[in-house]
Amino acid sequence: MTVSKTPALDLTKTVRGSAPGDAGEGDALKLGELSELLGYSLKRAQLKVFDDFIHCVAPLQLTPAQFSVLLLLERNPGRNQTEIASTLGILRPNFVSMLDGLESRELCVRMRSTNDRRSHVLMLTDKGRAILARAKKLVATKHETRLNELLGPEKREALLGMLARIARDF
Amino acid sequence: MTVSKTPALDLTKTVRGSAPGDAGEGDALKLGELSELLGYSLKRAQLKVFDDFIHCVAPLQLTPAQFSVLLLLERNPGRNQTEIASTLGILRPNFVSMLDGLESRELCVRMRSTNDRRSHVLMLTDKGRAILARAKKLVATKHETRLNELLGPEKREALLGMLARIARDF
DNA sequence: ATATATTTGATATATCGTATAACAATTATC
DNA sequence: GATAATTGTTATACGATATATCAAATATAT
Repeated sequence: MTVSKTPALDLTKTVRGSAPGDAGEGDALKLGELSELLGYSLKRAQLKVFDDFIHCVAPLQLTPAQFSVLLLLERNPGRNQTEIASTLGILRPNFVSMLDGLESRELCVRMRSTNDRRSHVLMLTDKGRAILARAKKLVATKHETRLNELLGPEKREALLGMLARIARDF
Repeated sequence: MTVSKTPALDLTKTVRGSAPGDAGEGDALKLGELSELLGYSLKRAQLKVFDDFIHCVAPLQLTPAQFSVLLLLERNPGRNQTEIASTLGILRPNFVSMLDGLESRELCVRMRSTNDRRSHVLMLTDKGRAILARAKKLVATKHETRLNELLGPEKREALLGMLARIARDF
């Protein structure tokens, strides 16, 4: 209803392949104001970066989320599931199956806390530490290196700062 | 297995609340190298930005994805579903239900093309144009304004450029 | 000390975004 | 004119995300 702008007229090939002086209506679509939408570029960039991350760390079969868990466990040993999950923005129910996966691969362990027997103390295993070390190398040499080649170290750092700023204060 | 690092010892409260000279093991977890991971900050920032977008444009009930479709339809009238979807990185099967939603709200219409009777020519309705105009205003005055307050116009533009660069060339 | 409330990990479940395969109708190619 | 390719669609599956609920354990209040 009320389509306006040349109502009952098919514009497909008629208008598109027509007047060449009409501001170049080539074949590629115009993003227009979409290019100025931060959220749009943000998401597309995030997908690309995650994609590259997964590709770089593929030999270790670690997703970005799993990698972040291992990193956090290494830096904060002895914390419980609630603490780790909430720090990463993961809901506790969803963190259970995630831990199941990591623990079944013997990358980390849950140990009932003696202080509070409700909670599970989380620790990396030696195997987990080893895999994490290898993952860090892959990320550093393959993943982050590519970023530096694209942006340069200073711009890369500036980008990181702004993103952290948004994630924190927005 | 092989947990190492103080094997059979519960570190929960024992170690945590202990030595105050031990480099401040407060209560907050340390992100550590996570702060240097671009993908991590990228995703958290993206979630925040999307969240704010949804909040700002809530009176119009438009998701970021729907907004991007309307924007693209406005700038590129008369295109078919495959073209619009692929430009936005949406798979054609998933775009069907998305269009169903927009069309049922009479924000756009599908018209069988007379040139190629397989394809649907997509057009914004007047109602769709009106909603889009209001959405743009909300995004500009509420959403993007907040970004400018947080980063400043020049840094905001620099950020946008780097993200677009990553989305394109990475 | 006992009753009540809170916390923790877990299960079940629902929703959404995303991915692939397959189909009928139509068009393009050989 | 036979075969291949494209378009929109359906069905379906998987993962990420969200809420409600539960038993066990702990904390709090009376």
